[in-house]
Amino acid sequence: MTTLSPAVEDYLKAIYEIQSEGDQDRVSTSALADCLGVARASVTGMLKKLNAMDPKLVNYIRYRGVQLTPAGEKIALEVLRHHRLIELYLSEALGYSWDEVHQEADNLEHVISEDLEDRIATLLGHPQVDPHGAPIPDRDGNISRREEVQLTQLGIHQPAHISRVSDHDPAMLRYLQELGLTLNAQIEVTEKAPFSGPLHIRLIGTEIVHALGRQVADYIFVTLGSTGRKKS
Amino acid sequence: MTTLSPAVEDYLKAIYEIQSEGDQDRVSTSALADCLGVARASVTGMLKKLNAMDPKLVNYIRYRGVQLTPAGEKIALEVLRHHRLIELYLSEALGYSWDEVHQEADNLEHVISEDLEDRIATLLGHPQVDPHGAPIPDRDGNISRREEVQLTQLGIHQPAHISRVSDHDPAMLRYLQELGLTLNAQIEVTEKAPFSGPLHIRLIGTEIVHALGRQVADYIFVTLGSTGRKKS
DNA sequence: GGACCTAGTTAGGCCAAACTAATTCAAGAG
DNA sequence: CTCTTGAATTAGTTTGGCCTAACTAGGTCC
Ligand SMILES: [Mn+2]
Ligand SMILES: [Mn+2]
Ligand SMILES: [Mn+2]
Ligand SMILES: [Mn+2]
Repeated sequence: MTTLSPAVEDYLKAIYEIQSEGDQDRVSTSALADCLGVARASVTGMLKKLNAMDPKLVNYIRYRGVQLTPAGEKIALEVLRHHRLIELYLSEALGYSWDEVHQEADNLEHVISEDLEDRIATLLGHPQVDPHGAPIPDRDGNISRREEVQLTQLGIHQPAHISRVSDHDPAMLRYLQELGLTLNAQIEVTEKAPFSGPLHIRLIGTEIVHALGRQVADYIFVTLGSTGRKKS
Repeated sequence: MTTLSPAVEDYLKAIYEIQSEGDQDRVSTSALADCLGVARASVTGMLKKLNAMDPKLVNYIRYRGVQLTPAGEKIALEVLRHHRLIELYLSEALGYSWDEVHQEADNLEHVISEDLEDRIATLLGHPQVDPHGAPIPDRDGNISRREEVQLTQLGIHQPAHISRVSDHDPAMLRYLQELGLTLNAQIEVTEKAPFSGPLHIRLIGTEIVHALGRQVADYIFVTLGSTGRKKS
């Protein structure tokens, strides 16, 4: 088990992420290239290598995209655990805001030891979710799946709360923060403009309504009903 | 200022360290090779590159060893600041012991942002020394020089305190810990066996005396007199 | 002064991970 | 069933960082 390079870890993580938020189970070369910011040809090269490794980390078929093998998925989850624990740690212990944590975690995730991982997890009380609401895999690679829907799928006047937001665009996170659309915010959709127009979102218990563009709304996931915690 | 690779940072750091604890100001190829754990030929290759960079990071003359240029020294100090702040942070905030911090810091030092560096420094109250007593350079690369001597140079019955210990050998650090020879311990040398024999070290205020081999003693630096703080 | 040793350098290669440019494939439109 | 086109792959380079093996500069010793 020669230690894997950051590049390999990032590929596996990216495959996992695309796989788990898209519908089809095979991930395309271009989707990966876009996500990682490298040329398609580079992706093809790396996929061949991952496919040829022992143990095989990926199931790759020319022109057909890739899938993670169980071994590959295990590593992806390990990296994801690092990433999300670090994000949470930075925000809890060092006062980072939710738009700042991602970049820093992306570098640190490849470099912390299992020991440091454990200490952080313990110090945080073995948390379940990161600052963007994404579930944190446990040490054995189990990850809790919740029933969430995209905000764009939510029916009119269906009360729900924000349970997860994409962590990739800091500017968008700052924007949502300003609007009060943070994790666990209770909301309902009051109106959906046609032709992919904006969604009108009301913060439950207030008269505040925001009109959100579809691109932004696509990055927000909600769970039906309230958060379980009584409101303060 | 294209971001420097971890390898380059480690070379510069190593040159700085060897330079500042040895007597001669030029660092030899083999000293670097030993310190970094790479082949001599690899060092020659890297030194040529550092010498050819713009800005020039190193002053390298064939067969004559290297020196850091001001630009190179600035980077070395920056990396050293990262390393030492991280070591201290790990021990203060995450309960690491002084023999565990070095390895972890060696990886993290290349990867933290200036922002994280600042937050850690602030959280620790802009500390002056790391867990091994090494001075932490400030943000501008100023480093405080103290008058320390090697324990082996200390005169008989000269009261002194331990002000610094090499961080490179965890086993040795654990050993010293067990003996109570930790940072700021008040000590005196009661006896020096001839022919590079052991030193007898007494913990001041007690009857405890330890016999230390010369190799161990070489890694310990002391400052004359007491630590300035009254004993508790 | 010549032989010898060691530290240091050169030469030549390897591997990982990226790139560009040229080519090939797959799948839908007609 | 063929054509077209965008996605994907191949081919060929580059760069960085390391390696081994072979050679050389310079100091030591007789
Ligand atoms: Mn990453
Ligand atoms: Mn881990
Ligand atoms: Mn390092
Ligand atoms: Mn810095």
